[in-house]
Amino acid sequence: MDTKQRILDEALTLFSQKGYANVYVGEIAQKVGIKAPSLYKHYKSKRAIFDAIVEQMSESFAKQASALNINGTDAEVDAGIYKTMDEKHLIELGTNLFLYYLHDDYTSRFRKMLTIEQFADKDLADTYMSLYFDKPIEYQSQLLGLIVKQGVLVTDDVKTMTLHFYAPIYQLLTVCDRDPSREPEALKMLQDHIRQFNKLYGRTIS
Amino acid sequence: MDTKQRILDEALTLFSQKGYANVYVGEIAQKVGIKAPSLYKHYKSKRAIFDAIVEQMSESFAKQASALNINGTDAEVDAGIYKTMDEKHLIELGTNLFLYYLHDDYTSRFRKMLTIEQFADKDLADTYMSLYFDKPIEYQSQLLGLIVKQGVLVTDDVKTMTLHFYAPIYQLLTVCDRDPSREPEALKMLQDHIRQFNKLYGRTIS
DNA sequence: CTTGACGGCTAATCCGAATTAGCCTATAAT
DNA sequence: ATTATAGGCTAATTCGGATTAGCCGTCAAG
Repeated sequence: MDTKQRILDEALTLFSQKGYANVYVGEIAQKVGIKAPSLYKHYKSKRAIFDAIVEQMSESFAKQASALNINGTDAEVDAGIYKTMDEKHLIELGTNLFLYYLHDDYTSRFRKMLTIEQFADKDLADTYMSLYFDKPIEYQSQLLGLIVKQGVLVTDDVKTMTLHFYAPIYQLLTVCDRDPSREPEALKMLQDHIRQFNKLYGRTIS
Repeated sequence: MDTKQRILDEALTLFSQKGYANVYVGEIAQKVGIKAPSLYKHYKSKRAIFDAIVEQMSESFAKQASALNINGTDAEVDAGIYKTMDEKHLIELGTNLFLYYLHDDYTSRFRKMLTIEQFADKDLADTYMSLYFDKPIEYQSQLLGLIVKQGVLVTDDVKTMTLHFYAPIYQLLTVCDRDPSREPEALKMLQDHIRQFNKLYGRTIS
């Protein structure tokens, strides 16, 4: 990774831990292994570093999203998968999703940074909501909708069902973001959540 | 309200909008109607203002909590209320809770401030989680537990059920915090949520 | 081989925001 | 009546952190 990229990387780490205003450019430089003024050979200001992070992340998310949309069509083909979706599979799916979001270096640092900075900047707030509320709800709604079509889960309100699935997962995620030592507890709660979700919406009930 | 208190009040407003680091003492002073140096007749530093806010809020929450605990016992007496708890009542209860949290001046500003500042300070993170995760879950768990005892709702896992009730509400709250214009949409989703929650856990199903 | 861009460094500079100094008025207590 | 205190003001002061200036070595292209 070249210096220019490493600056973004270290800066993202620091911003996510302490917030933009509490990070000194000298600190970023030190982590990269250079002196503060040298940063300016790569970015014209501290703010430019922040903006570059946001832009790069947005690109990366957009790429991911369009990849998902491409699969969106053959998701219908893949829907067969969900015909056999039992509780164990559902838990596995949810846990993996959760752990990915929690531990994936980029997404987790970016999420924390946005959490801190969103209130300073309306654009960031919009980005935050899109990434962590609207898009996930929409995507998972599609997915769960398929499973409902398969008759594995039953509801007449897929959107609310999706909220029921996603909101607890996201909340547990924020718990771990704030206090990583609570991860085991959160994982336990996550699994209980999915188990109960499955029971509540499962074919057998209604 | 005397000047000393007004400083806390205006500072809280500003901190909740822009975050501690982005607020200048002169700004606080201006809102109060005095000049920046005069602030120092009341608090010895900017940080001291912040700390005073946190302390006062913590006290206020503690008071509220102990009041709830006192009622905790006669909650069992009041449990009769929940025998007749139907969907309409449940929605009303949830909506009121939601609107209170959303609009109550102090709690909403404080919540936003904590959201921003929690990562800079472990103590704040703990405060945040206690106030917006552990305590609400615990309290609502008690409440829902009573309703389960009455046989109005049915589950063998009250804690997860509480998460199912609370997490969506909290998530919708954060949506409105970030973008007040989405309040109507959020209220609609809130009501759908409670309706569906009631259907899922209601006596009639199992 | 020499030149220019790249990326690093040290030593200023700049600047803004927190804080302090020191003064003034009003009011309340002795 | 005097005086102390509270609480306000203007004018410094301080200070730390972002940024700029200007220098230097390296290395690839001509």
